[in-house]
Amino acid sequence: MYNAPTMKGYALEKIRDEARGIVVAILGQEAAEHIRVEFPPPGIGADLAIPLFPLAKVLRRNPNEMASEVAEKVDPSGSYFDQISAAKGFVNFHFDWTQCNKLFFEDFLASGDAYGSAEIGSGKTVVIDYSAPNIAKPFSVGHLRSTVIGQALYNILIFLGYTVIGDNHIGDWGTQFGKILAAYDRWGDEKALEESPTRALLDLYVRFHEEAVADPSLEVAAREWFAKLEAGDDKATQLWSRFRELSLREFERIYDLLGVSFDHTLGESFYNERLKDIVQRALDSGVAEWSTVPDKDASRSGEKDAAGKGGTSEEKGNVDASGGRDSTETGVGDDEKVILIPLAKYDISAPLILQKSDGTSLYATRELATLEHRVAEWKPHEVLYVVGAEQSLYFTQFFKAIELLGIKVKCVHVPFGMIRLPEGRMSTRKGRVIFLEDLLAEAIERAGEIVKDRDLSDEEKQEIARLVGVAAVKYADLSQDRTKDIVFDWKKMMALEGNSGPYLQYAYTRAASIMRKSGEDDVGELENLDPSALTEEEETALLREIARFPEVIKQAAGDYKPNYIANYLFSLSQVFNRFYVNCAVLKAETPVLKDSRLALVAMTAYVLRKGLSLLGIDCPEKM
RNA sequence: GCGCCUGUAGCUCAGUUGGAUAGAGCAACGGACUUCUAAUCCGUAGGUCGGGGGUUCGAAUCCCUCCAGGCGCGCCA
Repeated sequence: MYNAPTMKGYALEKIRDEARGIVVAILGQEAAEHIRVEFPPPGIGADLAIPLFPLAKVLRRNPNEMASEVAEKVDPSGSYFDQISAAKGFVNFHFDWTQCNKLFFEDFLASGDAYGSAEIGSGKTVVIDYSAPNIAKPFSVGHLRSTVIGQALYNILIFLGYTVIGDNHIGDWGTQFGKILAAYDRWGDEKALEESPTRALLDLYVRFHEEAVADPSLEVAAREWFAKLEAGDDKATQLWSRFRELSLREFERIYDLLGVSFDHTLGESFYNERLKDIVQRALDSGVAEWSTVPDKDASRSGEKDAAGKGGTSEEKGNVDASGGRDSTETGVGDDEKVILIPLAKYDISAPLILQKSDGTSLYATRELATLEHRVAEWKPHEVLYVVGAEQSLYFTQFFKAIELLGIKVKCVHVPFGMIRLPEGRMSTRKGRVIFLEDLLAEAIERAGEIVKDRDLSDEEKQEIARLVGVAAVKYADLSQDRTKDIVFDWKKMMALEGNSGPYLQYAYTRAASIMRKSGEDDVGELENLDPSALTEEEETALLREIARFPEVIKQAAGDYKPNYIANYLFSLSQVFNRFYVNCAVLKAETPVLKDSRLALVAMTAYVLRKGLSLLGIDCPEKM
């Protein structure tokens, strides 16, 4: 052996260590910190590669020469490689498949149902804040991202040994509920509320904004209602609590359909009683201060300029959230005072406001209370906020604020782009919105169309349609880089072929079907298993993919990007489908080949099922 | 106006953290089911990686600049 490879870790890691060790042994210890083992592009005809350019610079030697030196001096016998060659400054390693196969198989057999897992998170707790819908608004596709990305991260981190706490921070407090209470007080319709709670509440919310344009007294009433709510007024509390109940019941239905669950569902309201104390302490410590409201006209004209310059979109400055900020918020006199944390000296343009001039709280106030509670209750090493990218500035403010307040915990904003419609941003207020439940129903129906001719019971068909439809929707989201916006496209969200959730599920059912028909359920028991028999291109390609699984999971966790896993599983499925078409398993030419391929199929099935489960996607056994 | 993000095939997107010849899916065209499930597979075609400059052995990836789009910018969440 060239050096002592780390005994821990998966096969691929050991093989990489050996490749590195070989180069270090020949080129000297100095090489150790200047080389990295990479996957060469297909077509090179190698399995691993080490570029020598960085080392060449340090040693002032020609990389081609060094590569040749390694290729000449090395004796690959007894290593995991049967061929080590030099090419254009790279050292290329070709797996000795009789050796590596064995290693990959042993790896899998030894770890059993834990293949791919790790202990890197053991002893560490992570709190994930995800989904967090607002009650009184129907669940739109806009809420899909936080929900599925958060759930995937939750699963991934648990698999890596972390203790994970999922907290659905329901938006059930704030000025908007003042608006809904005021609206219900005037136009409330008991029947509509019973029939479809969140849609009825949405109607009230929309109507409120329509009428508030002509009638500013509505805004005043809304502020008063929220102040009453925050003060614990009976009538306000009773109504609010009813709205909350009804909405949560609807959300539950969607979470069931999606297969999503939480350890805690503590809404913003849960922290109501701690708010005064937080603000007081922030004042006492000198971090927060009283302040007057700056000149509104200046900022507003600036905004209009910006909107005017943008030109093309008339919707700008006029939609959803931003619409609430202008003109009609006249319930408070300009000379009144707010409590805020100034952040200008930290190069953050806006301060963080903790208390409005009417004495009520804001989002940030409740977030502070929430974080304090989480720290006290769960002692996390890390808190992840799976929240839209449009709140980036808010989170830089918020994180600076908690640092100033002396709350010591690592907080990370895990942002994602928004789902837009081709004609622009979604707006619940304008009714330009797609409800998640409608999308899921449609996707399930389409999946049902395909499965209806199968020779299966009606119940099986229904269950398959549900699993496939939901997978299509989830995968459409999870397979994309979360930081980018998604232009909503019915066709893509419900895709059942190509790069889609159902494609992966289908690959799994093919594997599962072979296993079922083989009658074998324990790969370790296969009598004629001989990994070295697997030398066909389709077979080794499949092994290569399977061997990558553990590190893909780690990368996904490191960047909080579930799409790494999605893309990997797609690639694995493609390779498996090629194998499936070209290599007969149950009718393989020899018993050795049959058992060996069977083991390969079992490994593939495991990785597909496990990988999909990390994404929060369930697999049917047949489809 | 200032700040953050994005720009890759007709469309929708990947791209192993700066590596070798930039990859998929959809759409188009041509092929493969008496076969372990054709929700599949094989093939053809499709590219100035937004434009320009720079950094170096090497750039879709890093820096600058311009263009285009998205998001945000003191009492919404």
